[in-house]
Formats: sequence, structure tokens, C-alpha cells
Amino acid sequence: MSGPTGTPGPARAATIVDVARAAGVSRQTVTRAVNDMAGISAATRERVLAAARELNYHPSRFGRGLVKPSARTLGLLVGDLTNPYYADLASTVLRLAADRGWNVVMAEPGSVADLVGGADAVVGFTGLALDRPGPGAPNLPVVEIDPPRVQPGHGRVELERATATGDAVRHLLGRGVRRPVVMDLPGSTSRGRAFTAAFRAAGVEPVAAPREAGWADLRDLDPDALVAFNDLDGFRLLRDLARDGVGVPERVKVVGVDGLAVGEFVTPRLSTLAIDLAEVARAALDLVVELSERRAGDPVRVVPHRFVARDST
Amino acid sequence: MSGPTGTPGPARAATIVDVARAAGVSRQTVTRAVNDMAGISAATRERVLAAARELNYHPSRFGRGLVKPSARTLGLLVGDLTNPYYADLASTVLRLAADRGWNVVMAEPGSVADLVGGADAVVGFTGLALDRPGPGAPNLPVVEIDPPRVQPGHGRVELERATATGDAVRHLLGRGVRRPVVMDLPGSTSRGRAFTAAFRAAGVEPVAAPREAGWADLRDLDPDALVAFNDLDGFRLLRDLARDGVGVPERVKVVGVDGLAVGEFVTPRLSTLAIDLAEVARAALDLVVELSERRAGDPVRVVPHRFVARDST
DNA sequence: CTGAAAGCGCTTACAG
DNA sequence: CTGAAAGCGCTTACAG
Repeated sequence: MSGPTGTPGPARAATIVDVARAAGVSRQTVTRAVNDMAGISAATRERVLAAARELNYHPSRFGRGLVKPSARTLGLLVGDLTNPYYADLASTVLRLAADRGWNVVMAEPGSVADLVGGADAVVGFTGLALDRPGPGAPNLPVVEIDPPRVQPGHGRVELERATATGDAVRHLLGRGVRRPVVMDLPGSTSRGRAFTAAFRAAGVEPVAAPREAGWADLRDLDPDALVAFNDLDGFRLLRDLARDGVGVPERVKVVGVDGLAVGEFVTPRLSTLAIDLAEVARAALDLVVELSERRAGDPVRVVPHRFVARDST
Repeated sequence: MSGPTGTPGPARAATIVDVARAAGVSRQTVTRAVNDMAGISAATRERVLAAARELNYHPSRFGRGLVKPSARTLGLLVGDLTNPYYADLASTVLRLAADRGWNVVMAEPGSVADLVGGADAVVGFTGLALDRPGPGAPNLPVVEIDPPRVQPGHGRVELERATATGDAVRHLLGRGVRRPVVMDLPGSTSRGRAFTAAFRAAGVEPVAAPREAGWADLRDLDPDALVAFNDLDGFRLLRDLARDGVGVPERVKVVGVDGLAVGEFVTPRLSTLAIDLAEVARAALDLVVELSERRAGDPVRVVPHRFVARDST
């Protein structure tokens, strides 16, 4: 609906040709001015930059990217960054990716704008989202962290839990625990299943409870240990227990999962299943590079949790 | 150094033409297969996809972006994501940006790979890095959060501190504080200066101490209040004080800055200068949109801190 | 110091 | 169902 010529359409962003026309020069003179290159008179440069400013001109990443080498972009899919677990992982990925000259576009599940379209490869907790790798969808290299099921062709970093869970359970049993509660999501996840299995192997039948249960909901079970879904939930439970005057670890022991550094600062300090997130990040990046260069088979890396006993058990 | 033709060079990534040649079809047939479009026989599609897989073909974001509308990309520059302050802000930015159809490329200072080249606009704590907006450098819309000094043409979100600092200081004085220590970075920052000014206005001269000082360094000053550089530092101090058996808040009061949610979970719960990060994020995004559409003057938004008194004071 | 030409990798009409 | 042509916005040699 814009006029025949000269009447700038309101929607379309200014392009290098618009600036060239406005400044009365050629396109590559605009390039020279805008990119601060040599071989252009000060006067011309000024005129061009003025025109660019006037038109609110911003060079297109795409035009530029097509023609000159530029950083590759890694799509990173994490859970809620509000959880330090994901934030810490992201922090390491950012650092390692930058070392290798990659940019990182990030998304939380539910806010995946166009991760796939904006990235050259994708890494992350795909269990949280990313269902749509349709037959012909832009098939990027993908590395999944802690995936619920294997996806052929994708790399994956598995977070091994069995060993550390065994250690934790042994630790609890050794301190007299007989009536543990394992808290988990509705469908049950590998974390919950691992604890349940380990307790059973020792002849103790744990009670299952929903992740978000509070002490008020659990009190009647008279539990002597609570396995929280993660550290954040563990903090919440510790606070509730303190509020109700329930002694931790004397009367009830509490274990978290994730190994958050802040667990050192709550009272009592929270025992937890920790994992080296820097190692997870490193493994994921190694795999994604591998995948984008050669086409490897089904590359897998395994990173183990370890049990960290602190004061809450 | 690759052969005359047919000998694939090792470095160069496969392009749509390579696939077309390998499959013996035209470029747009490749497009149809790869993008799962209609108007192509199943057999041809299979043949093309096989060739694509064989060549490890991944469509170029740039070629594609140039020709079809795609999400805009916001560059977000935050501090260490390991600090929940930045992580929480990033989380909100991610969500809001996705609502508006933007992608977000993220960087921490020191890991800024090519933020400027990879984004259509930049938002963040530019005080932490980003010095190089040279004369002709790719001039994107920029919104600075809590900038150390105003940069003409840039939008900015100012984090107002004076009011909340006054409240905090009044609160402390009201509880008998007379020998406060204000901890800050070497050059002193606006947060430190605000506290110092507020104490002086009330006729109390605070002692300045380096941000990373521990109780061992401060004990001899016999302070009755510690103003930590941020909440994380506050947690550290609380732990040290508990370890040394120093009563908080009876003997020493502790104030943090940032308003981290975990401050609710440490013991005693940390009093702090909080700010609504969602509001900061929203203001920054509003400005950046404004800046990339019209060219506004020097758009500014102000978001206030507020003092949250908890148990540590 | 400045400009005309070619090409980066892709998709969108348009013919057949 | 398939392909030849044009063009997206930019930069890189190459002439003048």
C-alpha cells in the first residue's frame, strides 16, 4: 500500500540500498562507512552515516552472515533458569561455547520461540519440550541431556544415578531409616524410581508421595526420611520442618537431588545427590561438535552423580 | 586443495546444490523434500533425504533467513548466571521475549562470542563489558540496565536505590546501629555510595571494607552491622558468623542487596534491598522494541528497589 | 576515493 | 510432480 516510489512503506525495515539512495552513493560505499573500512573520504562517511541514522538502518544479520564467516550458534534448551541447577549448567555452556567461538541462543520450555530456526545445533533437556522433529523438519545436530528415551541419531549425555542413589540409601539405612518417603512427579521419573529400587533392594518399602507435598501432608505417615524431588524442594521442606519444630536430622532426615551450591548455606546444610554440571556441559558440547562435523552413530557420554552427605541426614 | 570436481573438499559444509547434485534433482526439489512440502513424490523425497543425510547437510540459517520471515534475535548480556539475580532476570527476559516472538542469544561478560553480530538488538548490563561500540560498528539498538554512565542514543533502565537505602539505614539506626561497615568493590559502586551517603546524612560514619572481606577481617572493627555487596556475599557472611558463634541479629546485623528468593531459606533469613526483576525485564524489552521501531530520543525507565526486612536485622 | 559485477544459500512464484 | 528464473541483503574482489 505504499506509494509508487519514494514513499517509504511503514513496515519494511531500511536496507543498504535505501541508505545508498538516500545518501546518493553506491551500496559498497555504504558498506565501507557502516563497517568503518578504509578507502572512503571522511565527508562521504559522515553523509552515509547520517542517512543510516535517519533511516534507522541496521544491517541484516542474514545478508551479512551469508557472505562472511560468522560465529556458529548453539541452541540451548534448559528448564526454568530460576532453578540454579539449570542456571549453573547454562553458565558453563555459555563459557565453553564462547571458547569455541559459538554463540548461544537459549530457551526455556514454553518459551521456545524459534530455537530450531535460530541455531546450527541444539543441546539440552529435550525431555522438557522439543517434540516436533518431524520427518523433514530442519534436522540439526541434537544432543539430549538426561533424555527420557533414546532418539536415534541424537547424541545424549546420560546422568547416571544408580551408584550415588545406592550410596545415599546405604547412608540412610545405616542411620536407622526404616520409613522413608520418596517424592516424585505423577508419572514417576528416573530419580524417584532409582531411590525406590534401592530401598527395596535393602528390604525397605518406601512410601511414594507427590513432589509438592508438605510436612502437613506427610506427618501422619510418621516418616523418618524424606527424599525430595530436588534441592529446591528440599529447602522448602527444611523450612516447613523448622517452622513446625521437627528436628532435622534427629527426627526426620532430608535428602535433595541436584547438588546446588546454596545447599551449603541453608540450615541444616542439605545432603544431596550432586552432579558435576561443568562435566555435563563439556560432554554435551563435545558431542555436538562431533555431530556437526562428522555424522557419528549414536554418541553417548555418561556422567555420574555422587552422594554428598551434609547435615540434614 | 580439493579435487577438480566431485572430490568434496573436507572443510566446506554441504550446501543445497551439493545435495541436489548428489540426488540428481534441482535445488527446489531439495527444498521440498527437506522442508516437508507438498508436490513431490515419495520416492524422490526419500532419495533426496538420503543424499542430505549422507552429506550431513544442514540448511544455512542465513540463506533461509534472508528469504523468509524469521524470529528476531535479542542479545542479552548478563553477569555470572551462577548468581540467581542474573538468572532470574534472564528467565523473565526469555519468557517475555518469546511472547513477542524473539529469540534470545545470551552472553556473560568474558564470554561474549559475537553477541553483536548475532543479534538484532542488545539488552543488558553493559557496564560489565561491551566497550566496543566503535564509530561504525554494527549499530544496533541497545538498552543498558543499571549503566555506570549514560550513553547517548542508548535506552536505559535505571535501578533506583536512594529510597530503599534510606529505609534500610533508618531501620538499622532504629535498632541501635552505630558502627556499620559498608562492603563494596575497589572503585566503589552506586550501591556502596548510596549506603554511605544515607548513613552520613544521619550523622553516622560507616567504615568501608572490601567486598570479599570475611568476619576475621572485620572483627577488630567491632561493627554492629554489615552491609554486604550482594545477597550471595551476605549468605557467606551469615555462614561465617554462625561458625564463629556471633549472634545475628543480636550482636551484628546483616543486610544484603538483590532480593534473592533463596534469602528466605537461609538462617537467619536475610534482610535485603530487593528489586522486581520482572519489572526490570519488562521495561528493558519495551525500550528495545521502541528503539528498534522508531528511533526514540534517550528513552529511560526507572525501577525502584525496596527494603525487605527479614530476620538478619 | 568510488562504483558495476558477481555470488553467498536459500525460497517463492511461475512454467511446464 | 519437477525445474529455470528471480531475488532476499550483504560483502568481496576488481576496475576505474
